[in-house]
Amino acid sequence: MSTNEAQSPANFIRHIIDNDLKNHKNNGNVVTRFPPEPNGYLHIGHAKSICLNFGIAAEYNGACNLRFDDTNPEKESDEYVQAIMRDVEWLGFQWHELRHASDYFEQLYDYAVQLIKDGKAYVDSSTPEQIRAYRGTLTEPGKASPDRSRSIEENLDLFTRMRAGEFADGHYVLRAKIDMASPNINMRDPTIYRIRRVHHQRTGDKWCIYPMYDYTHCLSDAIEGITHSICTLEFEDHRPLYDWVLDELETPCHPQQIEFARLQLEYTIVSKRKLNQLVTEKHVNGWDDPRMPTIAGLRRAGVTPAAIRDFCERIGVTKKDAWIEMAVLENCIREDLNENALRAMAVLQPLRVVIGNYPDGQTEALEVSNHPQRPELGKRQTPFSKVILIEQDDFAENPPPKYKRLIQGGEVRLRGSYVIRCDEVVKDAEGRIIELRCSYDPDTLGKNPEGRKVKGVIHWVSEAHSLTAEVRLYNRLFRLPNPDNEDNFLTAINPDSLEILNGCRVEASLAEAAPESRYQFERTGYFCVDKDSTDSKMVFNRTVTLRENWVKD
RNA sequence: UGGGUCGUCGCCAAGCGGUAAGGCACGGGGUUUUGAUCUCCGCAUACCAAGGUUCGAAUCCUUGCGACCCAGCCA
Repeated sequence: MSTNEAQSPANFIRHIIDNDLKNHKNNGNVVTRFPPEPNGYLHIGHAKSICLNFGIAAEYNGACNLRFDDTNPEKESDEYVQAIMRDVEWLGFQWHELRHASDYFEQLYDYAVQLIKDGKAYVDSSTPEQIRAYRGTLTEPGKASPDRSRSIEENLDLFTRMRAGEFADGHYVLRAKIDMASPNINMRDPTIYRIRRVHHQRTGDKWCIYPMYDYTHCLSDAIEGITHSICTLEFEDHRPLYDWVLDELETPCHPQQIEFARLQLEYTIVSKRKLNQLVTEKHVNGWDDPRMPTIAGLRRAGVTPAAIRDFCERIGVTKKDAWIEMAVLENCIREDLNENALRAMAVLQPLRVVIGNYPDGQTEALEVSNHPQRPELGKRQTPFSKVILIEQDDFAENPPPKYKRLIQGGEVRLRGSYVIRCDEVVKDAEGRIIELRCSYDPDTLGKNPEGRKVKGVIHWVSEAHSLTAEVRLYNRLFRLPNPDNEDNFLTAINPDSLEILNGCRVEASLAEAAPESRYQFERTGYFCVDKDSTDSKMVFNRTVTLRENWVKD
């Protein structure tokens, strides 16, 4: 990880930990965990949690485990497990230990038996509908299930037989016996085990009963010696249950659950269910589509791990519902890429320029800097010849006010090269501009012309020396800041989220660029070599455009 | 109309009784062979509201108002 990242800013969780340390709580240890369920790919919201948990562990000389919360085999798979590990590592973090909630199934079962023996849990034969009906409502207390008074002996027998597979799926559940009248619905005898004959990606068919999240999570934390169990706000109401389980059982320790507000980023969604829908219904091209807010998508788009970490640091950690503007993320991406991406020239929509007074057949190897602010990054040779290609946008027949690029009869600087003047515009039968006839000033290489100012600088490539490329211009996936506000979030999809440009021409030095290499195409944005790139056709993804501070008309 | 939580600049966010940090965004100046970068300057007499305590309140108290979460055998 980069060493020059500034110390993380203060937040309420650090205050809690500082205070715990001051009071010698947990013997001065700080142990956290990042506990994803392997039912989808990690997204930018997870990145916030990852940076928080791993960041705190690192800062306090503690440890952070990666623990898969794999208690619902119906939705989980090894593909997700692998993807999650890959993404966490790519983000730049190393877990202390790799754990799975399923590692604890046997212990969890024993704890459940203990709860039953203590009269704190019972086997219920109610149907889901009955359980719901008996649960009461937000304003009315619930009622006891007829099975609530079942004897300990019978509960023990039934639970043993649940595990042994004697009953059909859903026939019984194990419930914690807490308080059906609690104002907190989570305390109204929550289900802690259900019967499900589903193959588990790790334990196979060993189990036909699976523990529920609330029961599993706190015990897993305790087993691992977690000191600070950091989760998102929606689990705040579950904390009394978290504490109840640990108070009722003899566990190695009693971790402290701390809740923070999950990330809400404008123009994106971070619901795994909806992300999954985008993939399966093919609104995007897979979990790693560059428009996806997944770690894999951001990576494929060309975003760096450092930019994501920086972003997570800048947005802060609080308990307040906050909406982060996309500009914050984009700023982090640009800041990193501006500093570290090599510069190159690429013409996305080529316009042919013939330089009449340049010698036929001549080629000059012009030396240009790989990074104007960082000479240590070296220089490269860029071939210049009689026929070059410039951006169609960089010539205007009827220029708007303050236009700084090429116009008829006007001059412009070719970046790293000569100043040219446009002498003639060539059009086809339909009146479309197909070529420009220009002349160059041989005395302007590396110096300004005398007696006149050339206001614009444009990029270019030599027609004969450039490579053909496909460039994928990605824009935000949604046209609305909060797609979740819509009845159907799919209606908020931006129809112009991807524009594929073929026939783009990039400078020859890019030929060896490997997938995931990032460049700034000067004056157009940051781009990344896509994994679809081949020797015969390179493919680039636009990560983000350059800022445009000037007022466009 | 039950319970939990939150409310400091357009968006984030420090602040923890001693007189409003910082970032993003925005506006303006300078440098520049990227209209990029860089750089300089500006940007809350004000902290949801109203009372109160205090020499002093964003910070403490009271009462309101507003927002978010919870009734899966999901996590």
